[in-house]
Amino acid sequence: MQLQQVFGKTLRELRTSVGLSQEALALECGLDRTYISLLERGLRRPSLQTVFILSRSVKISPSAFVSLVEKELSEGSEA
Amino acid sequence: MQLQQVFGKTLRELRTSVGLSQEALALECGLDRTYISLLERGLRRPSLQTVFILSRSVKISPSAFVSLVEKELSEGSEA
DNA sequence: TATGATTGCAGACAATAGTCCGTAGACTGA
DNA sequence: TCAGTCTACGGACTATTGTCTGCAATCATA
Repeated sequence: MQLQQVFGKTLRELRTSVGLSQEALALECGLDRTYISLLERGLRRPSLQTVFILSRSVKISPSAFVSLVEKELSEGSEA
Repeated sequence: MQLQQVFGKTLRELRTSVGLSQEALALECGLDRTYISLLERGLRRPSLQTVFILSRSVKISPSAFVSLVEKELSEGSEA
């Protein structure tokens, strides 16, 4: 699994856990709704800036967000 | 201080601490030499992908890298 | 059936990440 | 003084992020 796919999956989990729709999240962080959709489907790689912005809205620190992605990546790559 | 500036400063510290020149780092992670320079001077905002790639070469986990940036950002914004 | 809320998706687009070329200045050691 | 290393910096360029608009599909509920 690629980085952007893991990121997307993680973002979706965080977003739903905080009870926001894609559109609500987009509004909160000033991003486009369709872009959130692209991110969650693993079709875009966010900038670090975007990760920081998204983190605020899903109530997690950027480093914790990245840590989740990191773990999922290493788990997925296990033999 | 903006995110990209803090990121650049942190990257420079990590790079020098691991004893690499900008060019050596660039070679190691398959990025352009001038781009490393741009990043360190806070003139570019890396993608998350790029942060992951850089992290490997400076011997730190991506989340730890981001955590450093995060701390420096919050310290700088203290009243 | 209809209506609203949510998401997928496509295409065109503006903005910026990242590359590649070259030059110049500062510094160190032979 | 000279050569080598390192970094700043410029311009032109390609690749990708992120925006905007609109339409279709699904699901829940009235």
